[in-house]
Amino acid sequence: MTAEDNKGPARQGGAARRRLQMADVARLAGVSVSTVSRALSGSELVNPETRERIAALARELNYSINLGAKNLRLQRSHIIGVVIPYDAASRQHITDPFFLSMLGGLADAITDRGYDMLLSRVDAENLDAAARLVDSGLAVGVVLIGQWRHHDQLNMLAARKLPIVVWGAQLPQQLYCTVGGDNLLGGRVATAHLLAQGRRRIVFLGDPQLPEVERRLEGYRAAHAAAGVAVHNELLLAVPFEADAARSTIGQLMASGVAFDAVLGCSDLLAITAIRELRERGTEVPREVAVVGYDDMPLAQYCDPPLSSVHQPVSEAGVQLVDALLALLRGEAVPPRMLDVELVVRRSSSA
Amino acid sequence: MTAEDNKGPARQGGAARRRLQMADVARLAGVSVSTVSRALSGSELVNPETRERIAALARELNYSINLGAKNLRLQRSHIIGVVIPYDAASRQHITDPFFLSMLGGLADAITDRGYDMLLSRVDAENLDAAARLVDSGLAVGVVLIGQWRHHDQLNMLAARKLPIVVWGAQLPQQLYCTVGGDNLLGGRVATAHLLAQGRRRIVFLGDPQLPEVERRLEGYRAAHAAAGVAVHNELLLAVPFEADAARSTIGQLMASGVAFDAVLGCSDLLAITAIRELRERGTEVPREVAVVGYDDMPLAQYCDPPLSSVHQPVSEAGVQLVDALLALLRGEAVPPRMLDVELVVRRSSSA
DNA sequence: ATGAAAGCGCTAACAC
DNA sequence: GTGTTAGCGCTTTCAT
Repeated sequence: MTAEDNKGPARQGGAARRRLQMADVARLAGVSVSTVSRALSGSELVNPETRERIAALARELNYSINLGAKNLRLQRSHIIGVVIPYDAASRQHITDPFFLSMLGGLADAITDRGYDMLLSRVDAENLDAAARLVDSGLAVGVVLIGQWRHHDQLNMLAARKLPIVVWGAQLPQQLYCTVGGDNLLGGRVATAHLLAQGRRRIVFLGDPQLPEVERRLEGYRAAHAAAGVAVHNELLLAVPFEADAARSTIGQLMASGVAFDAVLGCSDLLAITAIRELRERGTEVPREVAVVGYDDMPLAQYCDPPLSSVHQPVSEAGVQLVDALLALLRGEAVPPRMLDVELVVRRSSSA
Repeated sequence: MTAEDNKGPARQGGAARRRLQMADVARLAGVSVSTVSRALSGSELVNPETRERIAALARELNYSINLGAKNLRLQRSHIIGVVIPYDAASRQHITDPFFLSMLGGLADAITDRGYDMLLSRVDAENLDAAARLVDSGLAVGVVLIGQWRHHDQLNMLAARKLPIVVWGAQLPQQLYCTVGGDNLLGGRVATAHLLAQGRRRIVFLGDPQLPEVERRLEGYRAAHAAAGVAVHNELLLAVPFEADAARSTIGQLMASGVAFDAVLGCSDLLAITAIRELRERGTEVPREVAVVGYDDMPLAQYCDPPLSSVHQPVSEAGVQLVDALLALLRGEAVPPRMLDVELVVRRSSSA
């Protein structure tokens, strides 16, 4: 091992070894760096034998190409940024299992396509930070999970030509590309199912200020209309995606004496919380109140009673989000995509 | 806007705009690139007025420094790799909520320290891929979640001086740094609690081939010993962290007529699955069988009955893992760290 | 206080 | 088929 010179900026602290570079491999192989470069990228230009010899040497040395240098030269990176906005006030954790699941799906999809995934939490009020990922050349584009109320900000980012795809609902005059579940359908089938069970006073649990929830509420109304059943506004409960809020809201509703015989929660967490609160107050699920959740996380089938829920295709979502982004990067016009959802009926809503 | 030359390699496809660079800012500000560089890094060398003027200009132009170039020059990156090994055979999703939660904690900790987080799924049988992240200069170090049975492989990576920190149990002759919950303690307090409730035949649900589970089992034994209660080997059920496996294993146990009055599951998922299976077969929880889980995920408190569980400090874990890695990078010797766990008693295990 | 120039590790013309 | 060379966009001596 020749460890000749050691000029250049300060090296990384203790645990790090001098990083091998292409020149080292070239020297050891007795060829030039260009040949190594070509060999390692599988170029046809280099003699097959030489290529194999170099590849073997590189492997043996545990050499891997410096991606920073490569990307700088090539003017591109292979990193996709995944951004989950957080509420700066509470600085709270990513807590909803749905987001977390999504992450899993995205990680797989991104890896499969030969990219790496950079996960970034950014202040929801300052989504410009997402643009930084791209402006700095770190990532080629951004997948944003959590449309929330940031439609306008997202539009501004898209206007700046930031390659971005958002998980969420399609909105009028939207400049950015969305991929999302069919919320109208989801809300409708869940509600129709409850109506078909003879339920007539169905609580809707979710904040319709959020575009996705708003669509689900529309589905809820549509199902009522189709069945000729009136919607009761006092059953529309605008709670955020938080267990505590759901709990106290349901509690208040019960205390206030408003009657209801079903609950449609806009997430499994909301639905499960509702079930718990109902039981705590002596109400039987599903006999007295049927409950349907949304997202169909794995836990839905393992809770008690197993929770009926509108299944969102998380893996598929990951794939679609990534593919949409890559298409965007190729300069294609990418229309919003809507993914099929499906009601999975379990015991929480059926006799 | 002068858009002078456009030489150099192919530019990114359609959606991308020509990326602004320091030279542009310099030209617009009427100074040299060195001055811009200095101004943007807050150097004292540059005139405060100039500095502010340049900063304002950069902000206005939405300019951000090209991190690839910067890092290449500086010989370091600000990315921490987070690796979750997957089983190549099943190619399965990250499914356990605990892992996912951990991701949230890590994302926060990494962001707080001014790093970015690169999430990477690698084949569990080929953890060398984790080393690539560092060898390629992409990441400065790796946090690996999922020690599984890969102790030897991890040791090899550490022997290669890869800066790596692993979430898991401390093992003899371990070359790599671990951060983990106090599994011995967790197993002990959970078991002691059940014994204190008068339970005498406690099922242990978890695969002791995994180091963490093995420690928990030791705790289980220790608690028994301390209480002078015999351990029954037929109650030690080596199931992996999968709901289906747990379900069928519990089912078989019940079918086989082996008596038991409590279950200690090594994850909340396992415990919840057990509860469900028990109820399905007409056994009351907690009256006939008390159940305690592990991890204390948010869902534990919202399932029915609320699940007693050994709480793992997920946020704290993220912080400790990252801090350990950074210490490693500074060349410090970092001893394994063990985090306190705490039993949270809920209705699933108390009358 | 500011500028000129070298070079981080790589790829791709362009020579041979 | 292989080597030489010129940058990719930055930071940082070194000069002024």
